[in-house]
Amino acid sequence: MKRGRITMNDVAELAGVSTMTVSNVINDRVRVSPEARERVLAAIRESGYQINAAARSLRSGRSGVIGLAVPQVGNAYFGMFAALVIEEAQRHGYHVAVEQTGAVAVGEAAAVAQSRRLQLDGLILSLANAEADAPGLPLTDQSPPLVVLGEQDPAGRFDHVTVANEAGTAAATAHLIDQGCKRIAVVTGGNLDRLTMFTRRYNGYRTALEERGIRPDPRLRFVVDALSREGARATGHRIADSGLGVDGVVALNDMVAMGVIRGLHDRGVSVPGDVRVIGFDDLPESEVFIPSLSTVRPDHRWKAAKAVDLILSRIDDPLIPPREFTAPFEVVQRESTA
Amino acid sequence: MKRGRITMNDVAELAGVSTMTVSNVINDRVRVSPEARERVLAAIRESGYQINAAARSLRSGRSGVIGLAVPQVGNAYFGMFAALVIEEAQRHGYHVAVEQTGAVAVGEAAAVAQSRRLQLDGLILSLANAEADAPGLPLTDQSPPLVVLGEQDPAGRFDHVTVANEAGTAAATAHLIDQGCKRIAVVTGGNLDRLTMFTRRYNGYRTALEERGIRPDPRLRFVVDALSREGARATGHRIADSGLGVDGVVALNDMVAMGVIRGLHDRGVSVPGDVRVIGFDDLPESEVFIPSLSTVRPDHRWKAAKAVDLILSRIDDPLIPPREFTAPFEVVQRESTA
DNA sequence: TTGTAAGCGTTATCAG
DNA sequence: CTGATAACGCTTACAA
Repeated sequence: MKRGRITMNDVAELAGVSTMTVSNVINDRVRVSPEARERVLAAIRESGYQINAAARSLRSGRSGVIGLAVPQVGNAYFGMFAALVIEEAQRHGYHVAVEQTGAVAVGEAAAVAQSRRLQLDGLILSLANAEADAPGLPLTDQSPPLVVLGEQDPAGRFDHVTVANEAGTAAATAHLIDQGCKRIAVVTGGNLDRLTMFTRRYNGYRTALEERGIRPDPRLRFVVDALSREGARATGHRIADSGLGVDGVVALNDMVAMGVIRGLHDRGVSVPGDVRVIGFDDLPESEVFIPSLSTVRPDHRWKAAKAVDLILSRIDDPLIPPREFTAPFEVVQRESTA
Repeated sequence: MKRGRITMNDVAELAGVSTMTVSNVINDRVRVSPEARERVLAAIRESGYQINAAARSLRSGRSGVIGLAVPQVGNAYFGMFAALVIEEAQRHGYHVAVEQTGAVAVGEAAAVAQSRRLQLDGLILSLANAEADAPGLPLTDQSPPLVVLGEQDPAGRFDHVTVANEAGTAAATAHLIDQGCKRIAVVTGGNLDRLTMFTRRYNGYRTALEERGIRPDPRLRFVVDALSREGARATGHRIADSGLGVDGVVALNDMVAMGVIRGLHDRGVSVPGDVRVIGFDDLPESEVFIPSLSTVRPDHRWKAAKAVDLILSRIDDPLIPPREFTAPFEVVQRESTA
């Protein structure tokens, strides 16, 4: 066994062929004679050769890696989604580099810059910052193809995959009305000035109420301070203590819904007995939660697969005009709205 | 604005210096005169130059990226842990590439091979396969420094960070005994033949019972089939239906504990009224679960920081002998064992 | 302090 | 079908 790094040259020497033949075998590029191919493969096995990704990437301009930038992999939703993207990319022979943006504009910009530095072949970027004065993304003609997830693609300049935020939340709200709820609160996130996921879901709630002839009561809009389980729990307390006679809650997502249920529980308010609650996302834990959580379930795998497909097709042809897709969803009824 | 990729050469030309001066400014290597430095920085800003990571990595042999290989980023525990590692690495100027092993030996081997291909500067590998005939890792003298997490470092050849699986589970079991439980079941994972996390935690349970003079009853050992929430829920059903008079459950982790509680709930068994349940990990969701989950909380951030420190110190000096660390833990009492 | 020259390991190109 | 040659963009080593 040779000491030091084993290169393609070493393999070539071992196999008694030229470096290019080794390269051709590895990349299955041009036709190589069966004998030569066999000798090369044997030499690779024998030497334990591994291709050097840096050299390949430098020369070819391609890395075989696509980036996925999400706010937080520790968040159940994004962790699950990342796993799906990794699977889908793998199916096409690509690796995935996961970045965290922290849901702030500078993080999102950094992910774009990083994608260029690392020679990523594409970037799936989950946009989530709610900053009013967020600067644009630092895109150049060197940036790899971009697929945007989330609500913040105002200009429609990129491929875009989203979920039916308005329709989904409207369906969730309608479901509560069908269950007999009269005083339906909504729990949303911060800033509703910009077109964020929060805004869209809030709009879906309003739309559903209005369609049923219910006048939205602004006092029934609760804003969760910190977008965390504990923040949502505190919101549950505020709902229980509000004296507004709330008998239904539309939560902006499952994590918040569970926090709210917990907060209500802390105050002796039972779900679904006293208040019915519905979420959005259908996290893995939602089915096991007590009470199991009714929710809007977007087809997460569809979304992941579509994002990967869009990236790959744009790698093939960077000039196709931007496309937009919305993942299908269904309302899942469980105990929390029984 | 120049078309095509902007290289260090372009920046040098723009600044009226040599390429090396640009490189020296970027890497803050040798002393550069203030004027030259300023001109270079201006040229970088003006041109939007981004260093090419592939070229740097090819030449220097370093990528500035460390790998983190975990079974599944969609798993709440590993998602949370990945977020911590990314933060800690960032603090030291490193990026993190996340790989998934699927908790199988081939996946773990692939992560090691990949770390070499990608020129990663180090690899944090969470070993979790329970396969009896798992082959060794494909390590060569080209492999980057390795830090192993989990229980499966039989030879003690690598830096190793673990949690106090035995002591933690023993403390959890002792806590149930202190709460008055007499018939304490344990819910563990598959294969107990090898020294896995499952085995260690199971041993901690036995140790605690024996220390308190309780003879372990083999019928009280429940194996969760699929290591999933649904598998754990089914195990809850089996416990409720067993007729063994179980009044306490030590679950191998929080995800399983919550599934078991849900399964007991399905059968009308109340927690903690009829059965007390304790988990392991202290997931973010455990505090909001109803009932809130008592658990063993290892110091996850400590573990992440230690893993990163070990990698970095070994990058500095590959020759230091393997070191082993165990994260501190505490038992957190909540409603599920009240 | 700055610049010149060489080469890291791979692949595109083109000649055999 | 195979091989020689020249880059890809950067940093190491050394010279000025």
